[in-house]
Amino acid sequence: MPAEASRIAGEIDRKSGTPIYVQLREILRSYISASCKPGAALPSERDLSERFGLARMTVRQAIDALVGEEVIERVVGLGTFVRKPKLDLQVKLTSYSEEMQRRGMVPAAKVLSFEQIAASAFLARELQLEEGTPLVRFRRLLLADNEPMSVDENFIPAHRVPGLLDDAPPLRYTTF
Amino acid sequence: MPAEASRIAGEIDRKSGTPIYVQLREILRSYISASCKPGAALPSERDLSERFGLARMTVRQAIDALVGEEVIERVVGLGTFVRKPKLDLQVKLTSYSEEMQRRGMVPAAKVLSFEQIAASAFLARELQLEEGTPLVRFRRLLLADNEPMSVDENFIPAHRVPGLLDDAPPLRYTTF
DNA sequence: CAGTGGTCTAGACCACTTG
DNA sequence: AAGTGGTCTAGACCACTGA
Repeated sequence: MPAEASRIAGEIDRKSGTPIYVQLREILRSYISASCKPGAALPSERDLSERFGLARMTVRQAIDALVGEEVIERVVGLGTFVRKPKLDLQVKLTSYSEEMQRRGMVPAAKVLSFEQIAASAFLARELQLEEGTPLVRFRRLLLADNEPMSVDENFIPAHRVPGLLDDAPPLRYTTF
Repeated sequence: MPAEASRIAGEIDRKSGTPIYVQLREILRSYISASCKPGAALPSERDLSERFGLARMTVRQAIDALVGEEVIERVVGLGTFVRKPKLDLQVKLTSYSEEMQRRGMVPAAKVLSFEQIAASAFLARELQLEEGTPLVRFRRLLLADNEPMSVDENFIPAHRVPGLLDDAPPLRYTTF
């Protein structure tokens, strides 16, 4: 059962200069973090339109933003729901470099190496492959505003990226 | 000077079942990759509305998607412009796992390890640090639809992520 | 000044889900 | 059948940019 729109605190100030959908977005964000658990249903878009006196398209614009942030998700025919926050310390760091790149702060990523290797025992186990299976390894230096940010190493089963290194160089085992 | 909307090939099929904004998005994508250089201006939203016989909000929905993909960008008062593509083969692969995650295809990323180490000579050189500088290293197994996708290893100078591993464990040197 | 993207409205029809 | 999100329309006013 969806939440009652009337239970959401906050009002829209049409003279504030702040776009209405931004105001509503923050009202919803507060409501979610204060009163919602993962899986909880938000009021329907039409209920929110009525509650705040807005066009549904404007409500959708606010919701769009939160969906983009992966705070909530929409399910057709059902409603809009609060997602599980993935705010573990490690996961937070995990997305650090990705965030930087997504925000356009890393126009540069220097490729340090790019080659085909054979899966070590460790990698084979984790990737559920046979030891020695060809992997593509590439290392990158990620830059944020021209400053070295992190070094990134990535192993992908070669069969997932066909046609890329078909001039197969001799396999070497990795130390990892 | 903005491009002439009339020079854009393609038509909207209102019976196809495919959302109009998706059709227009792909028409624009083709036009951009075939006929545009970075910095080139797209026709204005109003011109596109007229050219394809659509409401401006619908045109904006198509453009929104391409802006979200960082293919184009909007500048208030000026227009919409083609961005520099970052589409090198390696970079293309580089963004593979990131793409998967962004598209929501990787709700799971298992953290294999997470620890503090000392920068090896190689890492110190690339990150412009002194050898032995504390780094945070974490390894992740990325899953796409529950299938192992790739193994990712990341090195970040510890000073960039303060307060995370302050109970500093003894430094060990990495093999890499 | 005319043109641009940014925002907003008040409707509409659709496919989809659940009772 | 009733409710949901998904899509679409045809307008509107705003702040901003350039000439």
